[in-house]
Amino acid sequence: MDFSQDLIRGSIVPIVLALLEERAMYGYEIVKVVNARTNGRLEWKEGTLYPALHRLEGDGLISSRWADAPADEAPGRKRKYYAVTRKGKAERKRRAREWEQFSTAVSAILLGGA
Amino acid sequence: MDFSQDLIRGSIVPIVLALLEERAMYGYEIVKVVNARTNGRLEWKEGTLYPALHRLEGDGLISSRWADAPADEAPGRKRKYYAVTRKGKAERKRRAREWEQFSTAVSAILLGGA
DNA sequence: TTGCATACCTCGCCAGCCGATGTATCATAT
DNA sequence: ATATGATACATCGGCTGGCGAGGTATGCAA
Repeated sequence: MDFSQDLIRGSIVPIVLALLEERAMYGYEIVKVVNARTNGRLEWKEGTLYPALHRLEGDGLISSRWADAPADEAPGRKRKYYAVTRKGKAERKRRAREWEQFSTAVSAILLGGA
Repeated sequence: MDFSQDLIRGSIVPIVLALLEERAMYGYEIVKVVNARTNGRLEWKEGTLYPALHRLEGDGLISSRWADAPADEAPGRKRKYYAVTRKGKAERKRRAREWEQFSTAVSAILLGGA
């Protein structure tokens, strides 16, 4: 849906943390889930997500674990599953609050509010 | 309130267009108005706004006009007033819609939605 | 065996925020 | 007189980070 990429920035981290707090996921899956959950309004690219995941892991907000894909899904494939750390959970809360504040402030101006 | 700068990005253009469609304003004023209107939740910097204004003017979305400040406000001062062009008004509508779509999509994930 | 989906990854380009810094004017306080 | 601070404009360089393009490897279907 072609949002200006600048809008995309800033939303990546909070979204990844929120999804991973629901359940552990692997990178490729995250891309698909985000695109599906937003009905294609957000179109994440792998070139965006993977570096972001590595940054988050480097910051200790998420952790990774290699595992085999379930036999009934994709037998023989290796996947790198990410989960949120304790530190990441705190950050996620902070970011969600931040988003709420921010989107409220912007909407107030944009959607005709004093 | 210290939003990650990435969040700030992308909101600058639509906000400037929205404010200038209300009435013509000068740069310094825009900074103050945004900060006031959002109760300090957004803290715009001049180093951010002025280049943005120049970009917008370069893109033909806004136009500028030097004028003296009213005598009862700041006598003897020059101000550069900006107004939205016709092209800018169209872009503003597009951006407002974009923001609505985007914030809906992000909120759906962040604030516990399927 | 060609193609496509899955699944991971890196690299370089470039857009743009912001701290720092600079200019000039005017009002106020010392 | 002089310093301070608000007003009002501006630029510059550092750094961050999205994304297009490209790469590797596997499994499955046509």
